[in-house]
Amino acid sequence: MPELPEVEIVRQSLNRQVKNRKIIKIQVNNRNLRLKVPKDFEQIFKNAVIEKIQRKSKYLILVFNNHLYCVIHLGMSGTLHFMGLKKKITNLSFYGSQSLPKKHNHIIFRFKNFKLIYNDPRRFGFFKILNNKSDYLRFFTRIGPEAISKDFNKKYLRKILKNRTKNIKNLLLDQKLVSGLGNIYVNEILFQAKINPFKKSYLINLDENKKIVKYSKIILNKAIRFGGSSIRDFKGITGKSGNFQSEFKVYDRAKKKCSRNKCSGQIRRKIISNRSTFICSVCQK
DNA sequence: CCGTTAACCTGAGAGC
DNA sequence: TGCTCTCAGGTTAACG
Repeated sequence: MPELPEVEIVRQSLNRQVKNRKIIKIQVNNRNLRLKVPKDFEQIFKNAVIEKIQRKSKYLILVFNNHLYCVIHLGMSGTLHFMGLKKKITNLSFYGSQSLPKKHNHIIFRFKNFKLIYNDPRRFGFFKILNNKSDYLRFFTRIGPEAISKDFNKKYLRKILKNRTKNIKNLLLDQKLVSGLGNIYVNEILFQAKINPFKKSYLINLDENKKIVKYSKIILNKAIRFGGSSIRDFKGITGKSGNFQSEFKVYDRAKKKCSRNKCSGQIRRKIISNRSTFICSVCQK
């Protein structure tokens, strides 16, 4: 489901709801997520207090008072839901006044006055425990600089594009090189930068290089301001939908007219590495 | 080292 | 109503 902006919206919601709260009990209904939920997961976090909630690219990190970290990745379909213990607090739930999904509620965190529930139909998400700061740092060495950070700049991008033969779209999706981008936002960034997603990385010129950096930041930050993108059923943890989907210029716009002023092109859907790729062949060269 | 592909899963929606 | 097919905000092991 989520790319950097959606994960950031979830982080903000968690920060409002569970910061400085104690987990009273954990119930694991299904350990078979992308990584197996450890047998002692329930015991380790019982009575632990969540000191803060961080985000790094698409990962959420719960920082606990017992110096442990819990890294959460939502995969494609992972969602977190609030649920009051009594029905009168159901307005805190993910679906507003409605009830939780019936299936795939894999992990339930019980707090004093509410529950936090992890739902994930496809089970591509995971929960990973990191025991100390050094494990934490080691875990994130696999992740490149965040696309919205200062470390992702012209000079850095130039360096990673040079001598690489793979296409620019796959390169930007490679989390080891630059992190936080996913299929939607890469499509949007390359459209704004007027670059064909099939273009070989080493052929990206200096002007295009600059535009990729510029639009990465503009688009991600705007998406955060809009509350993320709500395609299908993504909502923030308190039930509000994001609105950035109405700002899409190419993603999911196959056969529609190019949204760029004065461009007569039509958006086409093509496949790159098994993923939908949307291109205006007139303005993306 | 690099780049590509298949695989991991379930559910929604389209077409017949 | 139901079958079959395609597709989905991600990642990574395995292969050449």
